[in-house]
Amino acid sequence: MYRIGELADKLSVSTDTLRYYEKHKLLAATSRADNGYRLYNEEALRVMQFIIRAKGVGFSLNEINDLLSIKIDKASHSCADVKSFTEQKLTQVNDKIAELQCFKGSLELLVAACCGGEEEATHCSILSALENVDAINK
Amino acid sequence: MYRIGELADKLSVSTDTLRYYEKHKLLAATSRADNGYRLYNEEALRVMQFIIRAKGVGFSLNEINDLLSIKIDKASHSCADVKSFTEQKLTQVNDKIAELQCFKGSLELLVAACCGGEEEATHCSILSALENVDAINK
DNA sequence: TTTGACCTTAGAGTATACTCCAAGCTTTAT
DNA sequence: ATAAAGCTTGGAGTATACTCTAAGGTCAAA
Repeated sequence: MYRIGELADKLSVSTDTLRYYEKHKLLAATSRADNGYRLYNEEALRVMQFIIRAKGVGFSLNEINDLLSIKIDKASHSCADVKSFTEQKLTQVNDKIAELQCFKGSLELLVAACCGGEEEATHCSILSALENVDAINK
Repeated sequence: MYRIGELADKLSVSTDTLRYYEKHKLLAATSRADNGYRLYNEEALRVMQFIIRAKGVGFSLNEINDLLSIKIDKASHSCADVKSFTEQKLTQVNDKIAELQCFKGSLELLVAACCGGEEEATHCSILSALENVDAINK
């Protein structure tokens, strides 16, 4: 059994993070010692590792909560459910990439059009573009 | 002169957004009517348009605040300053894209490896991967 | 024993960008 | 005149994922 600091160290997370996850129903302590300290068993360690891996591929904590619900009761869910869930996440990620690519394109145009010299920003093409409609929205 | 609702309608933003921007020093009302109502002139409209355009290329409100400081006092800043600022933003965007591409890669692997059938999630390769180290981090 | 590390709780704070609530005054249209 | 829309303020809430604060109990090492 681990105390909270021990588990936190083992996983390179903070004790506050563990308490936060407990508050948000992601991971409960396995039990409490007589003095009120949280105690976590090996299964709790494995759940935390699951959470960390899921975060590592981009799932939010809320999404991870959903995945944990599936994990706990695999018999009630299908492979299709999990795949669909993951595909939705993938779509979100793709959408966000697309948005950022759009920003990137605009920013690159701005940067490319700017002389970047030491003269006053009075005639800065980037500022001008943000001030007027033409240079960006086209 | 516009009242807050008129400016908000003209720009398709909410009155709350305008008050929020005032509170955060992005845009002050030009003046106040005798009844305390905010009044905005054409310059305020142009500043809001600047803000909206800057948001449209990915700058955060804090970053836009910095750009507005430059805009107000162009003589104290160079084209190089603005270009550098924009390049930094571009770098952030690129970094975020890279992170998301990494997530995308992992998620695609997960999705590709999953049979997606109606059988119970008991043997779901996605869940297994999140439960174990091997399938993702390789 | 003393001190410092460890742990508890409740709640507030941070960052970001809004949005909502409550109470009350003003303006507009019927 | 009345009702509804418009506006004010202060402050709290939402979403997301932590992090910090304050007060106080527990444990381990010197």
